[in-house]
Amino acid sequence: MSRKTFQRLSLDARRKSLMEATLRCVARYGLSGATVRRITEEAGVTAGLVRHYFGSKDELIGNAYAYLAGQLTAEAGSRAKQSEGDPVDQLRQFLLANMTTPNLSEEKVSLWATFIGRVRYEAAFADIHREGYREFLALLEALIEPVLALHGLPHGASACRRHAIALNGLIDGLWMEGSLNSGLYGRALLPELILEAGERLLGLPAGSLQDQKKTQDS
Amino acid sequence: MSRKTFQRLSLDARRKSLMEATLRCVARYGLSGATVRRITEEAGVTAGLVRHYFGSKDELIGNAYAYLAGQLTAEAGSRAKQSEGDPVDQLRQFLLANMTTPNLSEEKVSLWATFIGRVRYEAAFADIHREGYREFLALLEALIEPVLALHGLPHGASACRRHAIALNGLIDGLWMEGSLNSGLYGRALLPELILEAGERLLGLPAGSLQDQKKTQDS
DNA sequence: CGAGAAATTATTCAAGTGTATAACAAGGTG
DNA sequence: CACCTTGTTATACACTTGAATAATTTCTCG
Repeated sequence: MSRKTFQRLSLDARRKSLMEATLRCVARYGLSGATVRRITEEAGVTAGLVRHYFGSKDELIGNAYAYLAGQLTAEAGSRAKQSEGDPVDQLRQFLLANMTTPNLSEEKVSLWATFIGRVRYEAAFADIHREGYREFLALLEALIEPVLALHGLPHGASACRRHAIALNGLIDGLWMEGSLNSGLYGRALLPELILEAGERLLGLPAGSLQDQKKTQDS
Repeated sequence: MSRKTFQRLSLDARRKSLMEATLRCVARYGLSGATVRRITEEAGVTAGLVRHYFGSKDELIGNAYAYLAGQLTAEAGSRAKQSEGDPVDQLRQFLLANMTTPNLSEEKVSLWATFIGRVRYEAAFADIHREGYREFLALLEALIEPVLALHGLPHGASACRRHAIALNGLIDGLWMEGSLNSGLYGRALLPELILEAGERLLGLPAGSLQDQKKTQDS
């Protein structure tokens, strides 16, 4: 009747491991089905650790949600920043990042939807969502502005904001439906679709986002 | 120690009442928190009735999801059909229906997201979702085609389909973000935004969807 | 290498879960 | 108005849940 042998992990490593196990469980079993026992089994530890590291299950789940939201914007943002200098290519990379792996993932979409469903009624989730949404929108606005300017289009604050709201809607919608409905149309369609639609939405000359070559001004 | 007095309801009425109570509970408490006891208390009956009318809790929740999905497309579809004859106005009404009450509702968005989050992992939900999505997409395609034709734009099956996918993404995204983020921008913005964005997405002449007057061809 | 602090496990508990079964009462039918 | 079907309530049960507590093991630091 020996006890389970175990290994002490650093605070950050254990917390991360628990949050990731939480996300896997929430995706597979839903918020309800993600019980403390399942989560900790998935992480290879016993249930007591949740209390030790997060105080309560709710706290753990809240942290896991924030962790996911951060991952999503960080991935898209970093891909945009990678192509430095060219504003058009930055916007292109940002859009593409949301229509390809790792962000385009059925598990991530499921998680995201599950949490979004609680935003309205649970204050903790609402805060996390608002923060993430504001960040995403600001990033998108900043990417749009120089592109509009480059093409001689109106690029005042209010115009940029409107475009950002619409484009964000398009991204979210395509991202979600695209991940879930891979049966109805190949998901290879999504990258070209978002570039074409983004172009039209912003009123850019046809091909300016789609064509790989450097921006060709009119 | 008298028993609770009760009233016998018709099969349809009781089923509907139970499904609506289910939706209210799922919205407020999540799929996990929507327990049989809470649902039946909300409906003003006792827990045994779930077994009697639906066999099991899962069955009840599945039916409630299908009921919700039906409501959403029916509302938008019927609003489109109301303005008979003019294809442009039909499309306009369809878009507007998704950006105004009763479809634009935080509760409905929460419900929708909650269910969507389970689609990937629960076969019953997947079937309901796929069916609803296909229906919505087909409806949108049918509305788009004559509008494109009217403006002398390419309106082959594949073009219509691409447009429908993108437009559906935009609708879903705006619908969801718009309902949840009413703090960041007034939701009065959404109707005009969807008309303007829809216009651009389809390549229609500016103002053809937004202006109330009858379609002014170029 | 030994002791003390802290991480981890093991056990326990009360509250709540879905569902099965039995008792009851409402309302149509004769 | 009495009967009988069945919609509805009431009760019971086995099981799971999140959390609290106590017992142990691991690792660090002197």
